[in-house]
Amino acid sequence: MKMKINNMSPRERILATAADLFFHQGYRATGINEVISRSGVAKATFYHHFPTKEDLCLAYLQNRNTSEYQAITAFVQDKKTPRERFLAVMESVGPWLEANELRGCAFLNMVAEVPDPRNLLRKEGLMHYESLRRLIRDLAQELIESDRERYGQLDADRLRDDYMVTLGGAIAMAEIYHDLWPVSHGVEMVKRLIG
Amino acid sequence: MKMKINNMSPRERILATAADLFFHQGYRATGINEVISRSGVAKATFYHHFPTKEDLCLAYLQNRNTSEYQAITAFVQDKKTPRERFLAVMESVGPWLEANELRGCAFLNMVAEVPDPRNLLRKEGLMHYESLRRLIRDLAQELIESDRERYGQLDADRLRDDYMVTLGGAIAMAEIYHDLWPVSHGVEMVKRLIG
DNA sequence: GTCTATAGCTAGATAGAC
DNA sequence: GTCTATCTAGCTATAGAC
Repeated sequence: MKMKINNMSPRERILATAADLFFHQGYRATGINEVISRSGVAKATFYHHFPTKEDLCLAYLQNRNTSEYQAITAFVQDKKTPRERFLAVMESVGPWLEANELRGCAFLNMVAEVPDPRNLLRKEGLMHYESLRRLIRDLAQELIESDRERYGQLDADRLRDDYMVTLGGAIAMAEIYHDLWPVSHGVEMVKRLIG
Repeated sequence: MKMKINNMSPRERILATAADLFFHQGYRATGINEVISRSGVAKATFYHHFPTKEDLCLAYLQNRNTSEYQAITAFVQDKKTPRERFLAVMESVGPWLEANELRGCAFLNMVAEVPDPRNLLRKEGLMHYESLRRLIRDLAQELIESDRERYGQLDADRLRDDYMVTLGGAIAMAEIYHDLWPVSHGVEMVKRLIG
């Protein structure tokens, strides 16, 4: 998405630029100097806001975590029935990947670049998927309670973890294949999970 | 795994060192100079064998593609029944990830570092998953034909793609969580796929 | 906040002598 | 094949004047 670099504060310009470059080029492939020159701030201004590259990256991931979660919950809450809401998470993946030029998941990509599990950048990815996992668990619970006759035999925890593996696989395979077939297939799989 | 750097040819030493560093640190995080010093070859020797860093990485990925495919087919063919062989691919993931310190899949990690879909390094990852996909399709077909009464209603193509999404999700989520729960869950999912 | 200048290091890659 | 020396470019980060 194109940003209006004008009338943004220096900090916002830096973050918008970094978000674009880190996501599309990768974290290590992106130099601080490129972020600085493209965001149109002075070097000292940059280091005033973000003492290290990792600080900048962490802020980027936190922003993305918030915005993606808000987008997905908004998408879900637009649906009318518990069943539609349950399916909505998986159904949001295709349009979301297309909007990102099939670059995949920012958090999965970051984890691939940061091997150390104790690293803060990785923890942001963990939090991202944990919040999705909680959301899916809630939607599963809502679905089951909405129609005991139809969904009473389902288990919310199992459904949640089935969903997470399917969701992660659809995203990861779409990145490998640079194609949406795994996502379409993932939607079918999630539908079959609830009959 | 620890390598015996002795009595290996310079080219082999370079490749063994690069495989270790690229996999555990990442491609961009690893410098040519580190590969050179740790493999104990002269700089000119290195560039004699691998004109660019990308050439070295491609050779690493090709080696890995071959060795991983051989390992998994050996694991599969050790099993006695079509059903065990079908499940074996997914069941091999846990031990394999543990042996790799839960660093995940080299090809998924590489794709995360190389955004351009036309890049040769990415294509090696695509070939890796395509060969797995063919293997799984064959095992699904063998399973169905082995017991028409029990598995006759299953579709080999659908089963294959269900399997691929489940497999990819188990690996990707295990990397995010740095934990094997998604893999154990993936095994259960694959078992449920065939009843 | 801005600007320039630059430190100190490492990157990938080459050259020349042996 | 080995050795050292070196190139250019880029990196993260800092300093000092305004």
